[in-house]
Amino acid sequence: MSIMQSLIEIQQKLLPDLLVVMKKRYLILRQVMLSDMIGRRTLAASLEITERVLRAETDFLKSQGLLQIEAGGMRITEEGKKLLDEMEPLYQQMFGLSDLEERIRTRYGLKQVVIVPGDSETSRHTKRELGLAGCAVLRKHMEKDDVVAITGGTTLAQMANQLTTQTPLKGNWFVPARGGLGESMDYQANTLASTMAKRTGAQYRLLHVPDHLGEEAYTTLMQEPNVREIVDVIRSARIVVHGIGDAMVMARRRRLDATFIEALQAEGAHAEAFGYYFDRTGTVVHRMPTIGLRLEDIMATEVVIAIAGGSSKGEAIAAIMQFGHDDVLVTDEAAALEIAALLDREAAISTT
Amino acid sequence: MSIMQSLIEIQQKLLPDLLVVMKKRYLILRQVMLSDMIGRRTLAASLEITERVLRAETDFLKSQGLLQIEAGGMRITEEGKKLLDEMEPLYQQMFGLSDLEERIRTRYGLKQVVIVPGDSETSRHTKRELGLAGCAVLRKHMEKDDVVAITGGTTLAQMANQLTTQTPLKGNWFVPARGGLGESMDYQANTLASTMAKRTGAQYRLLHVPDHLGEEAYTTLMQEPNVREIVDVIRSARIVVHGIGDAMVMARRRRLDATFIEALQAEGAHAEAFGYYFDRTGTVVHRMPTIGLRLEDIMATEVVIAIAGGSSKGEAIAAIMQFGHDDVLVTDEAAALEIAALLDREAAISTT
DNA sequence: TTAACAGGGACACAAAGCGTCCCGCCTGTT
DNA sequence: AACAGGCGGGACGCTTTGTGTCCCTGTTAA
Repeated sequence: MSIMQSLIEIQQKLLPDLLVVMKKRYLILRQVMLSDMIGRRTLAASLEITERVLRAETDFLKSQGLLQIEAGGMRITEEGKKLLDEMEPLYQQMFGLSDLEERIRTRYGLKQVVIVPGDSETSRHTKRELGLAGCAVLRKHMEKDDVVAITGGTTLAQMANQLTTQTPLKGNWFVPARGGLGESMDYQANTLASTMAKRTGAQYRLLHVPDHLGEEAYTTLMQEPNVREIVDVIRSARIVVHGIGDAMVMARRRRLDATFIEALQAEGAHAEAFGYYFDRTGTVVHRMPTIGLRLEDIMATEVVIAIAGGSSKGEAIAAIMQFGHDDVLVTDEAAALEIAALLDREAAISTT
Repeated sequence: MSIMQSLIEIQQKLLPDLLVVMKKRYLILRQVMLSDMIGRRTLAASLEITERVLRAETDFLKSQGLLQIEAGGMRITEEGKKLLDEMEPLYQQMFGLSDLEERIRTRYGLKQVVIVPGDSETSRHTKRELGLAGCAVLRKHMEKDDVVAITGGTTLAQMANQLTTQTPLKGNWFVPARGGLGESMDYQANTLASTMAKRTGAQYRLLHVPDHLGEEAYTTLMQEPNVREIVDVIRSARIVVHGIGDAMVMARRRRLDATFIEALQAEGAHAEAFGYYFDRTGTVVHRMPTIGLRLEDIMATEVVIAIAGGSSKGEAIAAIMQFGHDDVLVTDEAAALEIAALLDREAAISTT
């Protein structure tokens, strides 16, 4: 990695607040240049900041000799132009990801998007960072006595194995979002719920039933008081953390039978999340009774956090975001770029 | 110049206190690491900052996962260690100069030291930067209706030719600190005073008399009302900006006669500033009546700004700083390193 | 000539920053 | 087992800074 990359990364760790200011000033300067000559109020409106804070910034930029203020408005100085030129190639490195975050966030109406640099499919380090970012987001949302429902998967596992806390979360509960899914033990929701709980000093409950059930088995099991009890806890979760998978990959991993997979494919299943299959538009293509979290529970959940990365996951993530009930997306650069490409295509279509 | 230097320069244009904050946080983190585990108050004392601001910083560093806070105090996290490691090789490049500034500042009891990177003897660009830095310092100190006395020399000339202002300084006066010194016209104090005044929309007065005079000529001239008048203005200067020269070089440039130069050499003259010659310890080795600013005027001046650079000037600068009546020193890296070497020698001697 | 819009001044109010002290708790020592 | 010292965190009063919102006067272009 280049020296400069690492300097920027250090700065992002050590002074993220200042970089925000820097971006603001850069954008103001840029806008002034593009506008040739512009007044304070007009500029404030176009940048969507109030007159007063813009004024503070332009006063500053003036004092730095980057723009000059005349009777007819302000314009950029030679020095300011030079700075913009020099900074342009650096902009992407410094703020590229945060721009991407903002773009994805607004498109899908999310509360927050976090993008870690890299591709978690090809880099173990990125995968780890993805997990850490997920932990940070979860920690931020957890409150006293919360119930957190989580799904399985490698990304969630990565997260579980790195989750830490400063103070033990005695009153919190971790529960699996759904039952057993025939996956490897390490990535089972049950396993991860217990791992997370142990690592944070929280409590956990397990759901010892298979996820996909016939109608009859479903009703029978639901009458079991101890099953019923844990299911009620799960469905009351205030926070859900889930991974996102490619529909076909997930179906195969779960060893669903061939006819079912074919049916899914025929229906255009594209993405999988919390046990449901979605097509490109975010519509559920197949629903079945489940002991665990149902769609209606997800919709009612206060905080839904999606975490998934890797360039091949881009489309699947976009599909789930279309579904529209997530609040936070944690992903990596590779997937985010894929998503952005999809947005570009959307935009191209809508203008033709 | 390295890529990184230029990035930092850009950033500093947009965010002048970026490095200050960065350094502060770096030093806190570093101190925490060195102390293994340390409490807030102890740390605040050792870093010489108040408890409250340290607390704000440690809260921040904690939120960034760079240090953790426990009952027994705080300690650095793995991530924090990693950041320190990554940052260490960059430290010199980022803060080397400001450390140097601080060292020189405290040694000579100055209010401010500014060091520009490079060597102004070998690089025109550095010389230009030196001038610009001088301009910035002067601008900062200028107030309404100030009288600014300046000397001659190439460095001052560089400064004069770059001095700019945002708003015309109508009430300010630029005056030469001393009379004509037989130098080239371009570097005469008179010339520079008028240049500065013209460039900033200020006023100026000139002193059309030779600097070195016999007793008789001195008394005669001082009785001339128009001379007397401008001399009074000069001696009332609130700000003095002066260069610093090597004693022998200056003496030759001024075409002083050989016996006088020999006398100076015998007395150990080492440095020259505002027309006086100083030995290594900052003692004036030769004084003569002058029409312009006298030593006692300098001592009484509110703001005395010295500006000089180049590795060969190091010792001369140190000598003038020993004199002890400067408030601000503007120099370059080459000279500063020479000065630092002298300080090292001082320290070595005082410990033996 | 006028209408629109420019920058700068002003001001009240909110928010942030800061120094300082205290308290209950943990820890290491006696 | 008791204790003392030092810890983090809470609190509070004060100052400084930031901010939204006007208004005023000058410039400009229609």
